[in-house]
Amino acid sequence: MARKNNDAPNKRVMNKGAWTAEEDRKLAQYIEAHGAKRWKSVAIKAGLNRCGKSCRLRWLNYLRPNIKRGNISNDEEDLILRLHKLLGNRWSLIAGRLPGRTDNEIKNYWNSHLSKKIRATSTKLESIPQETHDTKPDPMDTRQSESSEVDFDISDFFDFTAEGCYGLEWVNKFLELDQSNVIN
DNA sequence: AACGAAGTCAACCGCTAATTT
DNA sequence: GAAATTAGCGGTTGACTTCGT
Repeated sequence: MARKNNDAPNKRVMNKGAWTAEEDRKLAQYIEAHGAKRWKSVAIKAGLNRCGKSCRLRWLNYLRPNIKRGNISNDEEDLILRLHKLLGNRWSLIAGRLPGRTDNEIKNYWNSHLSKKIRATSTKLESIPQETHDTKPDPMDTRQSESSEVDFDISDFFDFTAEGCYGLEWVNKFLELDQSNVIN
């Protein structure tokens, strides 16, 4: 995993690549004591020879409390598919609806698992006569929605700034809408 | 057992938006 | 209001792992 460090020789050389347990510990301890803001100074004050960006990413994707790792459930997968249909590649928004999941994890999961699934499904659909999938679109078929194709402003419809929007209320709202579209 | 191909995922990069000075 | 700094996002890379031959 370690990447080559090819910074200019007279520049301060920052660590790159995989994080060590020691670096993780330093970062976690510092953030616990001082909070997660001003990543550049976090990096310096925590005694990490890393750029702020790298620290932020490590914290958000790995060290943050309540992170769920691996084993994406069927429910979560279904939700990702539906949200992607609605939002397109807006991974952070999708991740925001899946407590404990990170945008990076969802993006990776999409690219390595779901995109293939979808391709397989759409290949299957191509062999089916047109009118069958005109009337009842398969939720897995995102050919028409690689990027979101809804004809309204999503943020007008859903309040993404609201606290506690991890709840299922807005999801249900969307899923109801999705269902009624299928029926019509 | 050895090797190459394909899959996975942590981390980096480049860019834009938001915030601060 | 302008410039500088910081935060956050999505795309991409590349080391490691797994699988097939």
